[in-house]
Amino acid sequence: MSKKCFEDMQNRGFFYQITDEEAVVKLLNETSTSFYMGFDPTADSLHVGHLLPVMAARRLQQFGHRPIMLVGGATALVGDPSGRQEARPMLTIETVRRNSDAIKEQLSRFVDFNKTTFVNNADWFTKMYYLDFLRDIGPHFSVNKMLSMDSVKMRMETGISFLELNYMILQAYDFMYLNEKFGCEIQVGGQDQWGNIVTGVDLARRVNGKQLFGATLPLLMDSSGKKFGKSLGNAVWLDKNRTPIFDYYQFWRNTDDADVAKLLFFFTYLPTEEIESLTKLQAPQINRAKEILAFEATMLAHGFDEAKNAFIAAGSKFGFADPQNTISTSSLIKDIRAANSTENLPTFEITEDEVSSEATSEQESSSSSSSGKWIVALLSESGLCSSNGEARRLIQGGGAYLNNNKISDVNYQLTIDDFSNGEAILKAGKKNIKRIIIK
RNA sequence: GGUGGGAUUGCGGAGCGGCCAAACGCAGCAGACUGUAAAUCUGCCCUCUACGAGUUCGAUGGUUCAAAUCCAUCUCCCACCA
Repeated sequence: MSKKCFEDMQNRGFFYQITDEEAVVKLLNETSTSFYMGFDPTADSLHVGHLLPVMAARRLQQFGHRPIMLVGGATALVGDPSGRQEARPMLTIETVRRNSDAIKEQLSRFVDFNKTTFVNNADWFTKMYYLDFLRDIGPHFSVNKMLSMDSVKMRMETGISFLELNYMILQAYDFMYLNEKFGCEIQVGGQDQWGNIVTGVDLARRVNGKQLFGATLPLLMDSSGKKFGKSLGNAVWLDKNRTPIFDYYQFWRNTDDADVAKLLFFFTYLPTEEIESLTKLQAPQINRAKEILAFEATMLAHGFDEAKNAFIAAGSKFGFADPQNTISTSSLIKDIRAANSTENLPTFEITEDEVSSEATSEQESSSSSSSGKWIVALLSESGLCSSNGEARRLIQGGGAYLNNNKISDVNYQLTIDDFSNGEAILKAGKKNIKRIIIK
């Protein structure tokens, strides 16, 4: 790391707002400090929308600062009103506890575990006495001021409950507490966290006379102005059970040309110069930049082997952007030989008697059609379509393929004859693939 | 507290007794064109073992052969007046 920490992160686009730039620059460039960011366990997995703060944490850690990763086991029970039109659904204590463990596990894959402090704010808030907290902390908050904050103002029309109004107080307390206990000096969060962060800075100054700092990260949007991180209308999760690794890779691989540079800066640590030259590539060669982005992002979340598998599987299906390795890169992707293989495509298993042409519908199965597996059912069961109706429409619209042949008959029954070497390839559109194998 | 206006399929927004599963735009999906991109054009877009059937238009009851459309009550919003 030859470059200065602040400049590096600034160049990559990480900072949106900073409380006291001069002081923060000094802290980041000249000292080794500790910073915190919080994740509320509202689900049992993070999704790519959470990834930017995670990347910031990684980067800061690489520059020698100590991350304090906070899981909001207490705050998730309250629900952050920031940037929301409506109150979040209330989660049960049990759910939050389970989610907390899962989130912590995921976070620990992204940072250097041994040089990170993990905390859960449930650990201190659940022991708190209400009256003590009210008397110690309450006097430092002006309701007038709280009501004037954007996050609250936005909710004056639709309504905000006392519960939610307390969220920022809890978060502010967290910051102060982490400072007292671990010497945490900087809080980093998403753009919508600005108000909460500043509130914490104020609190620490009033109570302890301590000067703390905050930085927010930009809100990621794709070039068409939509919120980043959705694919097929669903969030892209880091948990491979929610989002298969192949799909995760494909999410990155299908980035708009216009967004590649930005995403490479955020989600890979290739040197600035390399990113600049990669994204200057013309015409189809820009696809190499997308492969690198997808590979790096997948490697980060799921490890080298899985990233390699996804790369090979996707490349086998759609072609490799640079099979001869002519474009220079420092990414480990350069060591992988681009060779075709169907092995790592997302797979769906069916049993032998579902497709056996003799034995199936012995007696009662009233469907007069021949035996085998109804193609519409297979499309929906394998997850390629969300309902039979959708599968039916897909076929009628000419978007379904079996072994690369367009399926034209809605009533088609899949039989053993459709398999070669025990596998059949089913596609919904060009990009969504399942390899069907017999168990 | 008073008076008006409104709640329609993911969002926005038509419809105001039968021709309404409901115009149109956006988002989404698929096809063509491409570079697994963007833009453009075309089709689909409530559910279902589907040339048919079943559930929708804030909620509940009612009037009609027939209601998203009319009436009553309720819930929630918005506007103006106090």
